[in-house]
Amino acid sequence: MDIELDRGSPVPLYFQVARQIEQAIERGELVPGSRLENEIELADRLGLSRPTMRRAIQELVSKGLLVRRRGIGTQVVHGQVKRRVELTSLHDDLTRGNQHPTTRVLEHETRPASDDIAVHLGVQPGAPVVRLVRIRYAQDEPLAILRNWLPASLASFTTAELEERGLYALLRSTGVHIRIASQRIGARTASGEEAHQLGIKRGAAVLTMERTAYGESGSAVEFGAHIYRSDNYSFEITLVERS
Amino acid sequence: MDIELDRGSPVPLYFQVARQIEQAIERGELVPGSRLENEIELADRLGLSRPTMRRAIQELVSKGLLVRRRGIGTQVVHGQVKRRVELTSLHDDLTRGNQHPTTRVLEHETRPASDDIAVHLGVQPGAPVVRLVRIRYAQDEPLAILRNWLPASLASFTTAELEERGLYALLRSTGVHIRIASQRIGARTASGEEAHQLGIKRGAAVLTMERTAYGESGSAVEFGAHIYRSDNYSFEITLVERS
DNA sequence: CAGTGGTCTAGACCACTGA
DNA sequence: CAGTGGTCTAGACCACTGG
Repeated sequence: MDIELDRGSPVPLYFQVARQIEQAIERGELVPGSRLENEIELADRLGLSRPTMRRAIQELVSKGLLVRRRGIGTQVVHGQVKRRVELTSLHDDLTRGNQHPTTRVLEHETRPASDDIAVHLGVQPGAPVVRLVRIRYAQDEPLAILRNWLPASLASFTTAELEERGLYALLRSTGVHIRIASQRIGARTASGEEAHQLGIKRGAAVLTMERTAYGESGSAVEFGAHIYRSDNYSFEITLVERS
Repeated sequence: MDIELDRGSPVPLYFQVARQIEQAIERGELVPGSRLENEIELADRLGLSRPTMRRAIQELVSKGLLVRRRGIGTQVVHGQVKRRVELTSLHDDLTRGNQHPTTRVLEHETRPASDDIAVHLGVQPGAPVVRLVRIRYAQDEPLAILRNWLPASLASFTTAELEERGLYALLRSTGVHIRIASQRIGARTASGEEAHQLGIKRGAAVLTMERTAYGESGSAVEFGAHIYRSDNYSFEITLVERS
């Protein structure tokens, strides 16, 4: 395995190393179960300090690609490399998967926060919030009903923009960056209206997801209560033991 | 905020610090939005090096409790502290929540691996695997149907032990430690038999979860295909932006 | 025993933020 | 500008694993 470093690049060294080891795994150069060189050798060979090399490896351990054991070494995990659910929006995910997402905006209006929404967003009840209801399509098939609430001060976009781009992308372009999200995933049967909007039968099972997203200062940016068709959507998650 | 360190303890210093900051947040001494001292001061005050102090803070950032910004500082995240879904078993979760889990074992037998299961476990088709079917109750209410497959060499427990303890606890006590798990969460409607076993109506929505768990050497330890009642179970997840 | 990763130190320089 | 976190170095000692 050869790794090339660009010390002039703004990309941190540990990240360059992690990325290239990850690619070696993806390309099959590092096969599942095989052992990496020990971190001291690797660090020496690349002209890095040991802490920097450790950090690169740690990146991949916490992604679930590598496993380390004291006294043994570092090994590549068996099993196909599944990508962890990152903190991304549905729109981004679909775009990346060439699913051609489109959006229809059903509601887009400012109203006073109900008690429930105020709690989720950490604002005063009655404070102005923007309520959005959208239907998201993938390859012209309805996939999800998206209901969102945001503090009105953050929702400086037009309905037309919402039809074009994802909510998170719009927030990013106005300087709002989402750092943490806490979600709850459940299931229930679809109501008649929901079934109609999603193009499924009344009583079909749907996935539900409630999410509160927090921005750079740790305050709530968005609360969402979404419904997904269960016949063409599921959530994938990778859990790694916190060492 | 005062933090006490025990340098004689086998518990790492960064962990002692992280735990005590976390407790200060839980107790409300550090309120949401408030800023921590900068890491250099904290390190000096506690007699630690800066990297060690950074690591303690980083623990809490990746748990979603703190947010850091260059040039600004470190702040406590708004919103109630929700515990992240850790890599634990359902049995452990229920025990921790005083839900008094009990288990009924419906099947417990060794058979050759089907092609499908062989792929999930990374073993040869036809290799001996143990198949388990259990119903998990919480406070005497059925909660989930648990179907699991394990390489036969790892399943050295009795049916009676399975009725008493969770699968992960049994594996731990035989020296098998789970490090990584990859799950997929979906929904569908319950079949007649499933509905009967779970005490719900036929056609009710259920949550489905498929999971492959990997052990210390990175090889598959267990594959599970579980069904949860959606009226009393949901999955909670906290996502943190990978910096 | 030799080899591995886990923890910790004491510094250094840089990039970004806000006043 | 001063203050913050982000990255990186060059060591040190320890704990655990296997033969």
